Amino acid sequence: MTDDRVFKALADPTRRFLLDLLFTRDGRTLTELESELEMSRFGVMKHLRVLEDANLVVTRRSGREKLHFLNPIPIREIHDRWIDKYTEHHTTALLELKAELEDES
Amino acid sequence: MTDDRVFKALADPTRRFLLDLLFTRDGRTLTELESELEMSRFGVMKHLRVLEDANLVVTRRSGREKLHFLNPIPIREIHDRWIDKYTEHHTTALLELKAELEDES
DNA sequence: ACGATAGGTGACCAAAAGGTCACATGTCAA
DNA sequence: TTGACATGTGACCTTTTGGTCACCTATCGT
Repeated sequence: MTDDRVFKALADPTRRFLLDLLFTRDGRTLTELESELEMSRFGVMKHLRVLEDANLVVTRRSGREKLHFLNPIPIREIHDRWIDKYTEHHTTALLELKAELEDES
Repeated sequence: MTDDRVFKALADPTRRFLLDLLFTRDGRTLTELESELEMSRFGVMKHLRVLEDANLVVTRRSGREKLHFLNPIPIREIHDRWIDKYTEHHTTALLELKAELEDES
């Protein structure tokens, strides 16, 4: 599966936090992102590499700095894959599920 | 984070396949799901447990059988959390990202 | 009652993932 | 041109995860 890297990348809370950081303001460098985390530079670098391989983050070199930008497209694709399918299914399983959930609460 | 289990549950391809199976037709038993996978019953059971802990699957006992139902609500919540944020951000970062991506292709 | 069937638990092992460090390259600025 | 800075790589360790198995409980049909 090609989206396997996207799901694996989203599975780690540190990486989701990095995406949140880049959401508020992207174009940040590794050192700037590192300063927001209680982790060594190498740990942050590994996480950014995973995000980049999943295409959730795109980068651009600027001199000795590497700028990181958020790429929401893979998340959109997840949305299109799962949610649309589920909403199409709305009439069959979801109604049964509602009953299930209401029993629990 | 409360959604950590959801992301971790979605990270495994076998579990995503189980969700796909339950999407096409839910209310299936463990043994029925096991027959669709090249894996022991115990492996499938562990995966279903992870999905159930993440609330992506809800279950109901019926005699000696346990029926499994798909619950799309956590995926909707992911959608609401990420995609809406990104679309709000559409005017700032996304336009820069488009330029980035077009450079690469 | 009893064999077959459906599901559950705990120990256990191998593989993958998270994290750090020593070291190394390239770039800026005085 | 030299020292400080920004990033990169590979080895290495620890923890988590994926998977199997021996064994167990509960339920169905006859």
